[in-house]
Amino acid sequence: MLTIGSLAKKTGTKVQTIRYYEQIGLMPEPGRTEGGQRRYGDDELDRLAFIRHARQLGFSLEAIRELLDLSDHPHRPCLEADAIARRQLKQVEQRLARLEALRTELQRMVHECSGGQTADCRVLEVLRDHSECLTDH
Amino acid sequence: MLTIGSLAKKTGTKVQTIRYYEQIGLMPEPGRTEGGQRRYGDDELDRLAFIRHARQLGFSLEAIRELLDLSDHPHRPCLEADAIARRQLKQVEQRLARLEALRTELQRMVHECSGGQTADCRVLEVLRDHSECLTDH
DNA sequence: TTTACACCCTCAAGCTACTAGAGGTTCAAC
DNA sequence: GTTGAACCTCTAGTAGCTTGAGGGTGTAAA
Repeated sequence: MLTIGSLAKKTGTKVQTIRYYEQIGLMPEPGRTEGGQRRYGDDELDRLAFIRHARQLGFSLEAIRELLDLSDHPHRPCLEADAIARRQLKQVEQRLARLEALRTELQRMVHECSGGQTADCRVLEVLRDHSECLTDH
Repeated sequence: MLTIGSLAKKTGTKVQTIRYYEQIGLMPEPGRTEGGQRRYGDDELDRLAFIRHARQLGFSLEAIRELLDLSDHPHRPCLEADAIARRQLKQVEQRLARLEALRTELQRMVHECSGGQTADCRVLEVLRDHSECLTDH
């Protein structure tokens, strides 16, 4: 049996975050000691690890809720889980494209900085005038 | 003189967002008509364009506040603006690296989906077991 | 057995950067 | 003068937590 603190440590989660997940119904209400402290078993550890991993992969809590629901029904077709992952992949690819454009622009800004006065600063100048940008954003 | 609506249109901002920027002190309090409606001039247009552009490049409102402050003092050395931009570039590069790892993992999950039952679903399996991951995250 | 203290509890508010809605007023054109 | 789009303020909601106040619990050493 794990305290909330050791569950937190094992999964790299903050204690408050676990309580938050319980509050929004993503984690079940665990057993309690006589004094009212939460105690967790292996099922809860697995569930939390799943949630944290999915969060690291950028899934929203809503998507994770769906995925957990699917994983509770092992005989349903897996098309839905696949669709959620594909949606996530698409979003990641879009974010990547945007970030790459930003990187280009920021690199240009930084490389052209003369180190002089702010009046001549390329960083501020580029921000002032969108037309100087080479990429779409 | 621009109404808040036309300022919004010109800068691709929502009306409420402009009022929000005013509320947090990022935009100045503009002049008003007798009836109490906001009216904007070119200075405000430039300032808002600057803000929106910086937001598109991923700068936080706090960073933008600093940048605006610098641009109000054209004779200070521009090292600070440069530092803010470098910080931003670094963050963007970190986010890019993370997202690239996620893309790899998601692609693998999606490609390996057999289309069968959720019990055999690779998507859920990978989420369940971090050790299957090929990348760090 | 007592005491120390790390850990736990609840509840409420705060964070970023907006967005949405209710309920009412103003402006400009016809 | 009337219409109707656009404006006003104020409040609350969004995601995904984090922080803080004010207090209770659990366990190990003295």
